[in-house]
Amino acid sequence: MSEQGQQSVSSRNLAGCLGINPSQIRKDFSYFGDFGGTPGVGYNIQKLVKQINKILKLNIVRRAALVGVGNLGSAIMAYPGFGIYGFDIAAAFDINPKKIGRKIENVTIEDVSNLRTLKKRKINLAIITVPRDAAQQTADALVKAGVRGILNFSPHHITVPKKVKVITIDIAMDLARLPYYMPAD
Amino acid sequence: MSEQGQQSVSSRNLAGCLGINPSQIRKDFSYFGDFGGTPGVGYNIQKLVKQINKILKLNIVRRAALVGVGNLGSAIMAYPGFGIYGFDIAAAFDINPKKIGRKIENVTIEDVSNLRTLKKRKINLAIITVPRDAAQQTADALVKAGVRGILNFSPHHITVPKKVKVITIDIAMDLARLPYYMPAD
DNA sequence: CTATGTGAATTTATTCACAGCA
DNA sequence: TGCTGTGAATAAATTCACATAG
Repeated sequence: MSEQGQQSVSSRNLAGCLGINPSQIRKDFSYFGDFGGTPGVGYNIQKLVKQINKILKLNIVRRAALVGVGNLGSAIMAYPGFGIYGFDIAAAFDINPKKIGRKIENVTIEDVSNLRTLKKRKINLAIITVPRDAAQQTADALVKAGVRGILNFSPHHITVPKKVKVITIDIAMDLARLPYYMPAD
Repeated sequence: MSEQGQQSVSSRNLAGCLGINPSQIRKDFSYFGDFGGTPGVGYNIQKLVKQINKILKLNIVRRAALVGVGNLGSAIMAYPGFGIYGFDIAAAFDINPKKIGRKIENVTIEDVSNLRTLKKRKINLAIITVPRDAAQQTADALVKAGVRGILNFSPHHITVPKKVKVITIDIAMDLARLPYYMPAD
């Protein structure tokens, strides 16, 4: 909406986009403080975007590392969607000697042994796209390197200290949720 | 656990894996009927897997189509994780004439105009990995072709008739959830 | 009029607590 | 003893309803 130059939006409007109740929107906003909505009009979109970015701490550029430059990893490196949230995939790592030194999306692939340099480089976010069996040890190395947030794409539960936040995306499991809503055939 | 030949598992055990309360497990199971747990022992893992697959309707092979054979699409085609839930990515479509006819993971890439053949081919699941701007029209074509479930990877809200179930995965937005849990630096 | 912001009411989810079974 | 299965109790999320503001 912001990109389309829209000025304001009501809770009913937003709720419609999400398929939820308008008071849910207003209540959620109220938990975080004053969103400065105008009765009879709605919320100023510019202000809304700023406020939400601030709440989610997306108002600074974050440098992220990606580990595992396979098919999925390459796809993510090339994904254009990260920019709008202020992410910059600034480093890539792999264990395969053939890949090391090659460039992908202007980032040179490094050996995983270099992971420990992340702290110095002020990179504290990571994306794991390694095979299932390597997931936990990759996470361990990342935590040791000072990483505080991990987006995990391997279909494996990862154990980390509780100061570190992990979000796991299991693509196959997401697909597996669909049949439940579908008739048998 | 099943693959590791484990015989049984308790609700406490399962809850530990998920970081939730054991009674949550038991309560959830009870909503779906008798899971035949043995007091003092736990649940038989074989039985559990079967029961859950049945509830989620994962007990038959499902044929899925993928639309948009770019970086992400190719990665998903090559992803080994779908098999265990009984998915078979049986068709791939793209709009780029250069890609059409080429093979990827033993599947020949077809022109998107062929989407309407899906019904005949008994494919009623689809994965959308097209650019943002093409997402809605792709969804429309899929619905017209009889698809009943869509896994949408484009960062765009998709509108479909309510008989069709859509699950959207916005990778950038998932990553965007991490900073909230992290100190500013 | 239209839409916000929020207490109160309602609904839903989670946890407790314990009888009963292997 | 150790765990299931489930009503009862509690906690959390959602929705209602309305006073109030542009």
